[in-house]
Amino acid sequence: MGFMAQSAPTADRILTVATDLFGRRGIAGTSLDDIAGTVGVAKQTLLYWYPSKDALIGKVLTATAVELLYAIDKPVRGAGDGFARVEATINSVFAAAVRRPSLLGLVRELNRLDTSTSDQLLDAMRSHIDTAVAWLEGEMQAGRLRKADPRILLSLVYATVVGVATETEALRAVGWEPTVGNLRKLRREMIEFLRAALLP
Amino acid sequence: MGFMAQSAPTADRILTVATDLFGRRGIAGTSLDDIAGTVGVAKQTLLYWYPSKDALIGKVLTATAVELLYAIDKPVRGAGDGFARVEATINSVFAAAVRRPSLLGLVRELNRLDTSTSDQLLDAMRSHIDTAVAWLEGEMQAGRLRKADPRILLSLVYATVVGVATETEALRAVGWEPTVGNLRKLRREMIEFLRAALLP
DNA sequence: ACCTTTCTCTACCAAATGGTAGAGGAGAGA
DNA sequence: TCTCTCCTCTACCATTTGGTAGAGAAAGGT
Repeated sequence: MGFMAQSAPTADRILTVATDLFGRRGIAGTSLDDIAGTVGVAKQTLLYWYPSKDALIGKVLTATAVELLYAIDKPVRGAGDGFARVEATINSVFAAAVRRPSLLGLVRELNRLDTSTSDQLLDAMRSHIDTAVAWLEGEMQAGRLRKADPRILLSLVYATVVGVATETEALRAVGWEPTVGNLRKLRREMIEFLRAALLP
Repeated sequence: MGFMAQSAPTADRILTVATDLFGRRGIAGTSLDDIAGTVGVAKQTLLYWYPSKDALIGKVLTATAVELLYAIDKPVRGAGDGFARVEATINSVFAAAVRRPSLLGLVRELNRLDTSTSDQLLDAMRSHIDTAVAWLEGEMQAGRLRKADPRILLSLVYATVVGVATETEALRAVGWEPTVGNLRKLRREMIEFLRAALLP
């Protein structure tokens, strides 16, 4: 009786594969045939669930935003003050990135999209960003974080975390290899890097 | 009499436009027609100078690598010890990124390319990277930089600089706007961020 | 004047791409 | 059994894309 909750297994599999391929090869570099072929289904089946590539892109982007916001929100409510809270958040995002490498890769695609599409997503994040900025400002006042422009600082931390999580080529260039041990070490070094950058 | 120095004006204009479009919209998202149209020339003219898209991509990548390595090498030879040298290098790269935003955007594309293509470029950079790592190690020993894994540290600094220079959407998200004054402020904040992260 | 080289163009082409039309199977309700 | 809805498929289409073939303008050497 109508009002289906949009969670048919086929649609979900398509969404997962599309997120993965979009994040790895880029949106423009991924065709509907690629996606359908990987899922193991005819292209028309894909177009049945998502009436156009744009519709699929939209769904992938919002689903990704939801998943990432969830990964960010949870630790933010928990942990304590100062850098401890930042650390918990970064660990959570990093864990999400390791679990699904394409997630953050997809975030990168925002720069390629026309502004109207990304504006929509930005609106959804605006309140979260403002909350984070206000919190940073408070912690700086309290002397628990280094004084700086909180908005730019947020962008810098973002660039560092997302950058190091997505730019596998940069890590490969310095001889780093993606083993479990190296991944742990990478996270530890990143945390130390940011701790030094953020503490007063 | 043969052996031409490959610097015909048409070929150069094509190379410039291709670098720009590849960096902004991605390689897969840029067609030969797009490039030819922007240059104001027929597609076949483009295919005369670069016999295939792959050839053009190769030329764009090596030209970009050369330009960036030049921007990095110059200050590295000059400035003094410790963070001063890092700062000079970052400023030079940042200046290059402001002058031609597509340059670093293109570096991002390496993650989308097949490894064989990027291996070629990595070979060209290997010696530079090793030099930088050795220098970092020495400065850490001398107590002028914070002790850490020099290779991972290099990746972290790279991710921060390239990330903040290319992710205009992230900056837009926090309300930052690309004016001359804001650009200067961004650079200042980034230097402070990295200074805090790198000093002992 | 003639030939050769250099460069840009118009005219095509085959493959890939996003998308349409509609057939057909499988199950549920009557 | 009949039918209706849900789902996946084959067949087809127009456009775009990377690439080929070759004509023709311009210029220099002889």
